[in-house]
Amino acid sequence: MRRNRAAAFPIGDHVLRKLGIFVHLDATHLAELDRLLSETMSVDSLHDIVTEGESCKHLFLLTRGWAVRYKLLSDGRRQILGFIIPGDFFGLRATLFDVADDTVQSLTDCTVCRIPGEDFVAVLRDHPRLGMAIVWSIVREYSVLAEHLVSLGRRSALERTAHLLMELLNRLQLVRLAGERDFELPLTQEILADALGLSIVHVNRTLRRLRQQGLIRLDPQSRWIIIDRPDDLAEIADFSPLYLDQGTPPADSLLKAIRSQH
Amino acid sequence: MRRNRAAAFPIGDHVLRKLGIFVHLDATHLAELDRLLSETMSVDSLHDIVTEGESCKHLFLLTRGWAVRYKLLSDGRRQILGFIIPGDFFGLRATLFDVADDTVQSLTDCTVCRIPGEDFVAVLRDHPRLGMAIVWSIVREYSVLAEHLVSLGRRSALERTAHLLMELLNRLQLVRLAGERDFELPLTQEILADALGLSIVHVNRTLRRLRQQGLIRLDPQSRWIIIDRPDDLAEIADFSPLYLDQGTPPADSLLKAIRSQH
DNA sequence: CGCTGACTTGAATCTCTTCAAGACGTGTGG
DNA sequence: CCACACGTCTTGAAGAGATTCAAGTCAGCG
Repeated sequence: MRRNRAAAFPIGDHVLRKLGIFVHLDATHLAELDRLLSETMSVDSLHDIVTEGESCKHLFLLTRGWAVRYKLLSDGRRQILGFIIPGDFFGLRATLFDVADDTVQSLTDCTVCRIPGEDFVAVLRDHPRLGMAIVWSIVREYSVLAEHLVSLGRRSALERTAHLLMELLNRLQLVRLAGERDFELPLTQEILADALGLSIVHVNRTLRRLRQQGLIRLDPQSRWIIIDRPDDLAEIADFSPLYLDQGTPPADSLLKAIRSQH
Repeated sequence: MRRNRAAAFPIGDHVLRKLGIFVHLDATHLAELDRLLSETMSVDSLHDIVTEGESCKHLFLLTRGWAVRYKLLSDGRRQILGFIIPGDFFGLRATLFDVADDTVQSLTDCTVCRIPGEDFVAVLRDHPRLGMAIVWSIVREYSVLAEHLVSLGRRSALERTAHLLMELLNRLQLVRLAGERDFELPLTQEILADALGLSIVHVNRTLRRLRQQGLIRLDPQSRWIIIDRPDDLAEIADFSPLYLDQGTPPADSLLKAIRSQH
């Protein structure tokens, strides 16, 4: 891990765009965010950033690259809980409890901002709107996890795979890392298998079915995916983007109550 | 739903016991908790308390009975996300976003306390220790969900079933609703199937295997379960109670930072 | 040029589901 | 009080879906 003090504003438009959906952020908030995110780090691929069972006193924001959150069984089986993409925070629960209950690993070269836990609490106190925007971003993760659980419990391999691809398309579009129907997908079939609760072989066959039905095109070399018929893919997956909450503002009454703390 | 103002303190020892693990609660906190939980409701079984897609401005605390949190696919398949037992809060995300993303349904006759969202925010402001105890209780739910996801993705039917039974044993023991190795389990095999991502028939066969191996005894009439060999059951399930965080205090530094808001 | 990691495919096997039918206990109306 | 319906549990048999094992392809890289 290489660390460096950032001279320029360390994050791209995408994070601002994402937080801005939740509440309007003014110049004061931007300045505060700038200060909060001043410590950036580069992380090589396949590095553990947070390790299950270890202490962690920082909240992180991923600004470049992909990471996964996963848990291991004692015999080595792995289940990926979710993918972390630019604009996503991680490490809050670990910070609250002083111990992580899952491992976060980089899949590609990444850039992350590290926010000391105390600083985050201070932001919640001094800039409640900004703090709430960050909390919103984190709480949404729960919904993604719940939908993932539904996939593993009640969707077939085909439906499940289709659902994951639609989820990623939607989440990546929010931070402008996906076009109308294509994006970079830096995942091996092994990683997909660990996320989907399937064997590698079956992921391979499932992707082939999606390909043969003309729903998607994949280039394993460039790691690029084109979703030719997103509507059909969504129908197979029983996918509805509502759970991603990508446009929902918080309850007015709550915002007011929070603001009055100030 | 029948509503009534509670004359006496509405909650049993179990909730206090659970919150008290997190931080020491003094007389002021207890009085405040008493005020906060003054509105209790009785709910018949099989009632929706929170409905997916509908607005909800209240945080709830279950004090008696069992409930489930679930999601439906459009063709009627159901996945249960988790079980709610006495001492568990629910409805926070719905309150934050003003819309629920899953349904909470009572499985038995229940008693719940309803906390207006604004009151909860006020508690966070005026009694941060108590507020944090409640937040801790809610955040823990994320870990339970994650472990459930691991079960569905990477554990066999036998392992998964064993894991759920061990989880319930541990959680119920915390609120004194389970003995050393037995508790009331008011769940049909259909409900277990929807939680475990299995068919009813296979749940039946799986429970039979656990019974035949002398690991558990079940009485379908009285809805009582005896776990004869919890250690062996835990080994089959690769169960470690750590993720339930039933004894972990919060990070000191954070508590201090939170207290300084006051 | 041969190694490595990732992708691909076939065949055998196993897990879990589906369909179908029967048993048991409980509650209900004739 | 009995007959009947209903919900739940139970079991067998057939079949679909996913895994495992094994082998082979392909691109990138030292």
